[in-house]
Amino acid sequence: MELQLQIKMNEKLFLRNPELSELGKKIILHSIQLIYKSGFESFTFKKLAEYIGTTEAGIYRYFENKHRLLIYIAAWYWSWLEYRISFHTNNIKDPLRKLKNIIHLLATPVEDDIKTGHVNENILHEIIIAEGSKVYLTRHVSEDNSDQLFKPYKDLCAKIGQVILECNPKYKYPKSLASTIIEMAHFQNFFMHHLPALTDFGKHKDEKKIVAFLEDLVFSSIKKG
Amino acid sequence: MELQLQIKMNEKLFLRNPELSELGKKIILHSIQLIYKSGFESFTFKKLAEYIGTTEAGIYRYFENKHRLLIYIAAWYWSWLEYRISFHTNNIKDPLRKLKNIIHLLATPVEDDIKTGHVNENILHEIIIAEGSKVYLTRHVSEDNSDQLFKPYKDLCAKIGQVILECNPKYKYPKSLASTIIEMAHFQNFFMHHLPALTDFGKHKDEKKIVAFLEDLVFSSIKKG
DNA sequence: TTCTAAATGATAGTATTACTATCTCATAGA
DNA sequence: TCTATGAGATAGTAATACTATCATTTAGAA
Repeated sequence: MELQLQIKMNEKLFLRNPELSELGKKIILHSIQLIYKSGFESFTFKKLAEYIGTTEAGIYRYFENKHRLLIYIAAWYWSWLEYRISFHTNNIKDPLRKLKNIIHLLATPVEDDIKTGHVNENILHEIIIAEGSKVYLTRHVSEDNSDQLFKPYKDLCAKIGQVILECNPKYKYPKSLASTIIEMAHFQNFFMHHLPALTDFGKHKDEKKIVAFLEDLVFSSIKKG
Repeated sequence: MELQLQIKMNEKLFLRNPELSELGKKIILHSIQLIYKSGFESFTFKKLAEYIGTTEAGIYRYFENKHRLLIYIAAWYWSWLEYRISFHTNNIKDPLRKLKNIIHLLATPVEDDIKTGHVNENILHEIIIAEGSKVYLTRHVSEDNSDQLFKPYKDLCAKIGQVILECNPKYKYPKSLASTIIEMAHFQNFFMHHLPALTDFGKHKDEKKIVAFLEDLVFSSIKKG
């Protein structure tokens, strides 16, 4: 049995759907690689075009600009994460167990469990850690939000918030706690690797410590009393 | 009695010290205003030069590039925050009380208490909320870190971590919790205003709710037991 | 088989950005 | 009066972020 996960993306994310053509799939695959290698700031459509052997104009047929492409990549990541969470918490009764699994999925490197073809999920995870917040920290957040570009993030947050409420229906900040877990899973990872003084994980570079920190944070917060 | 706070900045942050000349002070004051108005992405030295009636080359005498200027601004903000925290927690014995004050200082708009001359602290706070993480989310974090450009942030984090340890000497993640408070004070504010679905603060736009959330988060985490 | 539309390639051009270089001028202090 | 410093003026360059146009391939419909 060979299964492939296909994620349906919001039409406003692109000018032409990159999933439906060869060049489109190349753009996604290789933009992720290039951003991973040199960072989003130094990433240009010209470099990408040279990298995959096409022209700048060719890329512009798919994406308005590089920021839209980043939003696309992030939206894909969030959708994929939500799917993985559904998959890995399915049939689990205990909401605390569910939440543990979620924290684990957010904070540890991807064990490439669910195949998605033209995307390297491990590299993608690294990109989102380093570039993820740039997706919405812009002057046009609100327009982008109206265009539903962040829906996958909001859905993910809502889903985690739901599980938090299952753990403790009286907890007052399920969504804020959910967004805190998501952001901190990424930020503490970034800090651990690049600004270790901002963490207690030292030079160990061990993601399990981040999981332990987040579990402590979350479970003491939602504990009843 | 007229007092003015002067913050000593790391020499590597600039090419020429902007505090020591008229143009320099104008650059700081007006760059903050311009970034506030249109965001860091659309901010250029050319626009800044026109805005303050000088030339592009003039600005480049003070700062290597606009990112260095942003780091300068952020470093100033972090130093200033640490000073305010010292000021407002001074002579308080109860560490829990101290921590409450710190959360309040981080998460609510500035009551312009300590004058600093050529900087508008309220606008500065807004900028850091929206642009703060761009300061270190780059490919050159590590070099910048070696140049001690983030020392004010690390000092701030260490100071808050200290207070956390005073509250509970056995708490295992004082620095990670400190960086979490700092980042979330900013992010939850940004989310509240621009992506409210990621928070539980709805359309109220009331910073006190962020304070309540952070207090709940922090105090349940460091509670002994 | 022919026709057509969609995808891609090839080339060119523009405005803006991100700088660097150089020369002049004012002025404050020694 | 000399001189260093700050700052204005001007010029120029490489890269970035696009837009426009035209030609070619190819797969499916008529």
